[in-house]
Amino acid sequence: MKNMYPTNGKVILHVDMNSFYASVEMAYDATLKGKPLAIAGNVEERRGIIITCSYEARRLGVKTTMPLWEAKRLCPHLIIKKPNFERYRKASLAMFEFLRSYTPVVEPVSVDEGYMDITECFEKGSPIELAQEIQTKLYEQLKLPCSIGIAPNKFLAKMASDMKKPMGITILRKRDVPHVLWPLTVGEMHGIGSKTAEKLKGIGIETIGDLAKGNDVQLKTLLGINGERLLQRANGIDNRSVDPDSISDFKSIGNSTTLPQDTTHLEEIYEVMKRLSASVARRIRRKNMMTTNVQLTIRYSDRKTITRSRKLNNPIELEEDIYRAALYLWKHHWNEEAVRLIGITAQDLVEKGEAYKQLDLFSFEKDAKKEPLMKVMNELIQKYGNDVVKKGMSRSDEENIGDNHHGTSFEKDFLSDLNNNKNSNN
DNA sequence: TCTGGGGTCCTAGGACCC
DNA sequence: TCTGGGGTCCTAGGACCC
Repeated sequence: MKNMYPTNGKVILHVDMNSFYASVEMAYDATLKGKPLAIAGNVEERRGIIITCSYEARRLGVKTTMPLWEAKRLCPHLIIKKPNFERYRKASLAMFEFLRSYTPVVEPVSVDEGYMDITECFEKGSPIELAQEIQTKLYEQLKLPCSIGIAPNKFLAKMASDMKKPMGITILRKRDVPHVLWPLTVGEMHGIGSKTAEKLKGIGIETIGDLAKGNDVQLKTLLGINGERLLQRANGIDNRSVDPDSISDFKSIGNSTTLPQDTTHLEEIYEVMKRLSASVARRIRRKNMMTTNVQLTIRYSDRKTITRSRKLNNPIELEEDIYRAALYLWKHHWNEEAVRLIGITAQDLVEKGEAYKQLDLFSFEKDAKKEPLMKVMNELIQKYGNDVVKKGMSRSDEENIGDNHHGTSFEKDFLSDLNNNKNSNN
């Protein structure tokens, strides 16, 4: 009897949505189906680029990150839409909710891809049957196409899902690695970009096979800890587990924007910084977090980009506080040349409940110019709320679970959106 | 008259402490 | 009388990914 499932080890799926933003738009508006469609940012301005595009557009040579004018030249009939991130977020929630109906061990990697550990799902069918069902149902129910990789670990599953697009299913076993992976160039390997590919070429490594047979000491000197890791991966080894919680612990939240024109005009720059501060503040508060480190990014006309950050004594969350920190960095580090892009990022995020524990009363007192402690405490209460300061607690996390989402499932939410849109479209 | 915006992880140097 | 070694924190930049 042939046994399709491994008797030991894991079975990991990598589910990768095909041209996600374009597919969501097609789900909302069926008339777009089968047409060359591109989602592009800054459509009005000359700096617009393609964020993603349908396979019909790709066949005509349109590619992600291509400047809009170039795409139009290649494909005069290209349909161009501005991104609607609210829609994509809803579709993404619906998609992951569907995946979790198979197993709780689902790890979102980005809005449009994730890993599933289906090792414990044998009773629901063989891995390939499961993958087929997931793919079919995602397409029938949510109208969203995907490719799926099936493998004994994350790296191989990721490489596998990339091999057949759109709507492909690919199995990649350990024993397939030499004849399937090794002939590929190192640049095609997940985790290797142009810089690393160049470095590897310098020591005579061009294919994944070359890398797999590489010298570990040499690779480590060339690439640091990453060298060791890539050597393992090239041999099909990857021990990372699928971690459903990895997405929930955010490390940073930031916003940046390329200005309509490069400028040295301070009023304009300050306006942009205020807008970015407001957006970052809103986003960290929505996650019930505070920040203890603010980073300012400045890109100049020649695209040279600097980042300057500042560790804070106390956690902050208000727009004014973030703006003030960014302004401080701006005043100390701007070289007075014309600016192309401004970004503000909140780093070193802490949960609001935990934030109180990190409040440094001594430095706060210092900040407050040695004012009496009671006054400082009152300020704290004003700033962070009575319950936060007195109990060291914020509103319970449960209150915020599934924000904007009144008891219905994400899937229903997304589908009812699709229907409403249909009615209003025609 | 090219190259957006959102992230993560790693490295390396300097300050500072013991 | 010239000088070790370990550790942490902070900052800046780079590589990579979607």
